[in-house]
Amino acid sequence: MTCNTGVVPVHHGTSKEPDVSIIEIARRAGVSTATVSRVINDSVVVRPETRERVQAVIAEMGYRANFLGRSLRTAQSRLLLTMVPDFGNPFYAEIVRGIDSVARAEGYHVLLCDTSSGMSADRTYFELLRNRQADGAICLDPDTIQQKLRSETGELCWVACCEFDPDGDVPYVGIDNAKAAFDAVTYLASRGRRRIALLNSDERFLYSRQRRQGYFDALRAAGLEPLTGGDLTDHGLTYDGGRQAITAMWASGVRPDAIFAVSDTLAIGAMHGLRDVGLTVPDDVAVVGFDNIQLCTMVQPELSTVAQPMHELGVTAAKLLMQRMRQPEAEVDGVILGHELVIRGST
Amino acid sequence: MTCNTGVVPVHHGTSKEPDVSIIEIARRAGVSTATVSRVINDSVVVRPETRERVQAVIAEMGYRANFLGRSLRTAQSRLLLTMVPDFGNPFYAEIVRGIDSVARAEGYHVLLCDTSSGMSADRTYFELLRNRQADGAICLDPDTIQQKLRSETGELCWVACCEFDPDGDVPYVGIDNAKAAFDAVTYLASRGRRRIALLNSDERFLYSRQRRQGYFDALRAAGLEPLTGGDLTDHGLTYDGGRQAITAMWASGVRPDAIFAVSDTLAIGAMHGLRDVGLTVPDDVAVVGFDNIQLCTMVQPELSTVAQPMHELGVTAAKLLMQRMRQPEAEVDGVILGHELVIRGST
DNA sequence: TTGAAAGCGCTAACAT
DNA sequence: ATGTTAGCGCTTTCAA
Repeated sequence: MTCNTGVVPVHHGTSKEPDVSIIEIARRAGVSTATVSRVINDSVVVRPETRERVQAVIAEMGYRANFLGRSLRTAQSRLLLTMVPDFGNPFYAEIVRGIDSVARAEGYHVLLCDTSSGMSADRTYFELLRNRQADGAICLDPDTIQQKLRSETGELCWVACCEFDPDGDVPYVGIDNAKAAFDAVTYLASRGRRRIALLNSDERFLYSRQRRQGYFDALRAAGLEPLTGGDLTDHGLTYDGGRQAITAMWASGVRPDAIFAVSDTLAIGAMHGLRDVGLTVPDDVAVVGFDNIQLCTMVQPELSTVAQPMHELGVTAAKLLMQRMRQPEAEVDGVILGHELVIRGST
Repeated sequence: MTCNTGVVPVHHGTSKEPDVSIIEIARRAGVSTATVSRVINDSVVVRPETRERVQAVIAEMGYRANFLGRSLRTAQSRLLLTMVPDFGNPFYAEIVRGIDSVARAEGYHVLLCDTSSGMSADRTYFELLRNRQADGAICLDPDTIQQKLRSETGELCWVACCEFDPDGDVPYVGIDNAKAAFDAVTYLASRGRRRIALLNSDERFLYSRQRRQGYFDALRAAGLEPLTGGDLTDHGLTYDGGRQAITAMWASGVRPDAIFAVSDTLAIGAMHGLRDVGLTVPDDVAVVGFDNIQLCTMVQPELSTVAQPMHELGVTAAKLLMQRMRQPEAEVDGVILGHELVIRGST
């Protein structure tokens, strides 16, 4: 049942209003461009009458300062680059919102780059920084990419968010991934689960390796053996990836009684996969996710998960970057935010 | 179980490499800035030896043309503004990917603006256009905002995507919303459903009104009465909104045997709400969503829906905008893409 | 308090 | 094929 694709003509009006520049405003107000500049930046004190006169002309002409001119002069674009691996993932979307709120409050706009969509998009977008088309960047991309940035960008301003190397020299904000994973797996063990599988994502991500470490640490602490074949890695963070991972796991004869997934999307996919093979959550298999996206409470049973303070991660990253841009030479602290294990019906 | 928030010191290296400009390159290569410009734009023919010499210096110095200077001169930023109501919604995320792919291929970058996040964000971001900090825009925002744009933006370049007024003078791409809704509801009726409720979103959106129209048309065509109290409007497109709408519906005694939701997110929330009140999908109540996001196949039962060609919507919007920017005076056709009713387990 | 003038980095006539 | 030169629109000394 497909509707035909069609084309419908649209008439388009032609209102050619020439861009007025600061010169024109100055002329009409009978002042110099310098004075107009002072007015629009309300920097130095301008005589009230003069100010009003200028403002009147500005209003009348509908004048807007051309950012390009200003940017060139002041050598800043007031644009912030944000590189996310995949903004289809609700987790990243919420972080970006946090970034955006701070940026806007500080008079910046956010240039968003989905680096998942294509090869070497990172390079392309990093050019923006070198070009000074963006004043700074927040990078949520995998460590492999961050390493390139580190080596290529000299004095360019950027900070890492969620994905970071604690021992590197780039300011960062994130959570203690190893500890968080440890907490989740320890909980599963405490509930009597013995064969706990790990559903991991792309190990180009440091967080992925960190969480795996936490997983193994927790197993050891609980006196459990790692499940042979129970350490599955999906290439991404898709629902379908989680689902197929489960299918594969069962096909290969591995039979966990619990699954710890490094993302809610993977976990939700896994729950579906478990249903496919006729198992019940949590009776047959318990599932714990990671992130605490809204969807967690929309699946049946509701998904237990490690909550990350998504919004605050974004907010903090943006603040860190601001700080860094204001004082490039200053030493910047890395920030570790708290996580929380949220228990719902899936465990 | 919360991990403490902590602060970790990070040392930050200081590599102060002064921004080299085109002048410095010219000097070192023993040519004029014009020649350097020619080389980096490989515009006019430059003598191979000269070119090589210049390129050598460029490479050696790690020089990058400053976009700001170029933008000011050429009066274009090669930035595209994309205004989305909510990029937490996977539907929009996929569209943005489509836009991004075209933009990148054409040498543009996408400036993304989530207009849901704050009041009057639209104004703020529209400044970017007036400032010429962006060369054009794609707007997915509600008609109410688009109207403001129409009245305020004179000759600025923008196109509408998904949300559009077929009778307006702004180029657009979208689907036939009324027809799509009609198809979905007609299908439900054909399956013997008699009390079909509408779960609608914010009616500031034209598409929302268009789909409601299609819903009513289909009911009439099927000889069905609109369900009193069965036309629910959620403020947004959240999962929880859909869920609560159902709770409210049942609380008020309305008992549909089918639900048509204008978005998959609402529909998925609704399915959860139905479970809350002890009903089975599709036996007690059939559910149809809209968009066909990936999640549709991750819920139980899988969600029937009206599929929109998300990626192609984004691609087409970007192409439309390109066309518009190249020939601002040309008449641009509105484009209607096809939709498709996808039947799964929820009906 | 205001104006004159230099110049941010680049491109594009125009000249050679 | 290359250089000279004049700005793009703005901010910011420096002088008045």
